[in-house]
Amino acid sequence: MDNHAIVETLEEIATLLELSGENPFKVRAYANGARALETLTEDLDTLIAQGKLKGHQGIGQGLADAITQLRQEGKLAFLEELRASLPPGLMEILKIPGLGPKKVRALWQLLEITDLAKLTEACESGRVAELKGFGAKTQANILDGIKNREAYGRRHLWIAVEPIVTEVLAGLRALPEVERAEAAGSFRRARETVGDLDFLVASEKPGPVMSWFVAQAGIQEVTAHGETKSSVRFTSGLQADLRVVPAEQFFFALHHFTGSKDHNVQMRHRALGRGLSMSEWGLTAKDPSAKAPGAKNEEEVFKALGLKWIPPELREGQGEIEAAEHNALPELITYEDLRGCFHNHTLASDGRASLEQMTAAAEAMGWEYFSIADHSKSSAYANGLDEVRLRAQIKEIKALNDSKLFKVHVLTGSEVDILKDGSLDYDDAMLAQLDVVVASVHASMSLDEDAMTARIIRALENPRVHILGHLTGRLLLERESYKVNIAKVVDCAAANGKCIELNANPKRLDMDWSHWRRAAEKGVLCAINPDAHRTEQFGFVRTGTLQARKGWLSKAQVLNAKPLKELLSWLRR
DNA sequence: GCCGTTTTCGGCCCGACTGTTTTCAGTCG
Ligand SMILES: Nc1nc2c(ncn2[C@H]2C[C@H](O)[C@@H](COP(=O)(O)OP(=O)(O)OP(=O)(O)O)O2)c(=O)[nH]1
Ligand SMILES: [Mg+2]
Ligand SMILES: [Mg+2]
Ligand SMILES: [Zn+2]
Repeated sequence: MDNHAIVETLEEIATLLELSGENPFKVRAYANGARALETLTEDLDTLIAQGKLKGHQGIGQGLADAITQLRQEGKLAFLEELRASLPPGLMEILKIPGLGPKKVRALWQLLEITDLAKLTEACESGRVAELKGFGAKTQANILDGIKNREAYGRRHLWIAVEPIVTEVLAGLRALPEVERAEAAGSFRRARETVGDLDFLVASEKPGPVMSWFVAQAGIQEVTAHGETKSSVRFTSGLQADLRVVPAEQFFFALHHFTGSKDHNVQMRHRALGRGLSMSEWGLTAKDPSAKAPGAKNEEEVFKALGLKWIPPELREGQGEIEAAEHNALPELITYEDLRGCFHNHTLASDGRASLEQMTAAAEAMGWEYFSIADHSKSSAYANGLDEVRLRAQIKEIKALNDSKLFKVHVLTGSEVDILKDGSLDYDDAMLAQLDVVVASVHASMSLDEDAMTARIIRALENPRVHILGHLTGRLLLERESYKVNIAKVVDCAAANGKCIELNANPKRLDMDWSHWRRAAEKGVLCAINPDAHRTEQFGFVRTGTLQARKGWLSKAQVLNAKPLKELLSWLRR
């Protein structure tokens, strides 16, 4: 089993245990184990061989054994038993909003409901409403949840919700009762996709603020409307939460509502160790005679627990609290640090703008340089360039630079295809004429993990290659990553002094943030590349930079933050 | 099942909201 499959299996075990009424802490141990494994960036086989699996936070002897067995044999005896003891359809029922393990179990045991079809039937015949703890409303909500389960479960691209966030914030801030309003949750942490929008407001009068919120245009349904919290669902299916708190509690609430959940749990654990209890309302001392600290800004929330302020992008519960404790947080890259970018297309392949138009746009971005990387000949679907056309483009770029029409320096290059066997689509003599060589996989994406890893490593070992393009081939919410051992590719990049791309196309955003901390520690450089096919797509690097920040990257670790002179000497070394 | 500058046993984050209930369990965030 590969990593991803093992993560899913551990999650399945957690769910099955939950459904069978197991100790909730044991359930959580499996769920935590899945998270721990998901965030391991080391190669799993290496960890198993070295006996280093146990010892990672959340992985003890039991989980280490289970993971090892899943990796090596692909099955677990107790999981088979667990699966056999529960109808598989319960997993789908559990996904309906409002139905948790207790209710699903009751439906199963009392009404013999084992799948969505039977559940629908029972609701329509009114039998569900008769159960203890259920009622007419619950029954109607279940039917609604079944009908809309696609829409309710969908996530959304960060970039797609950004304009909506801006609009809602502007609306909130325009209300006279609102003292402050911020977006929190996964949006503030800059996750590449968000499950919902989370807004926080400081106000002494929650009533009118929430009334405005639930009456916005485009709202299909109000799913909660309490004293401090409301939830709505827009017709698009996007959901949004609003929490209103008094100004004194704003920064504790902002911290809470920003999350992540794992980060919050770790912070609360830390508070407990210091004799304090932490919630969205602040810190309270367990000893009532002791004074509980307040907070005038977010820095003071962290300070109260002996920590430096942690940028929201890092709050994923992956070591940021430990780093903040030791004053070892990185100085994160900013958009302003960027001096250019690589990997841009023109009319010559599948871009929509000419070389001159792209150059003018790059100049307008205030950049010192940028590089062209049109497709190579095997990508015929994208009008990839053969050697003759590529040589002509090189000449064209030299002429453009010589003309001094623009101040921005145009670098020649290619996004050369990594062919099925790991060879490249141009020979070394051709590649040697280019300033910047980006190598990417565009075809034969269904190789098995070993073959794909070997293929990419072979390409990366070519001394002419500077940057590895969109490493996983994923298209967020559309297409899974192809199978590849990222840890091994990163190690190869480190050993060969290569740069890996952080493709800033909002649907790609790979190599993804979770791998960058380890990669950069090993010395791999990052290129935040727009993969622009139109002039306005240079702007992608802004969100790409947020992902680089999530990956703990600082200016020195980003190739396109280097001044041109340094860049050229790195490219030509 | 995990874990230990309180602990190797006995804890495990903590609060809002709904729908059901007649005082709160379950679910969610
Ligand atoms: N302490 C604590 N905080 C939580 C818990 N669940 C959620 N939160 C906080 C942290 C979250 O970032 C915030 C908003 O919850 P969401 O469910 O919207 O999660 P988030 O926005 O992080 O991810 P999303 O993209 O919406 O799935 O509320 C929890 O179980 N405990
Ligand atoms: Mg959210
Ligand atoms: Mg939310
Ligand atoms: Zn590409």
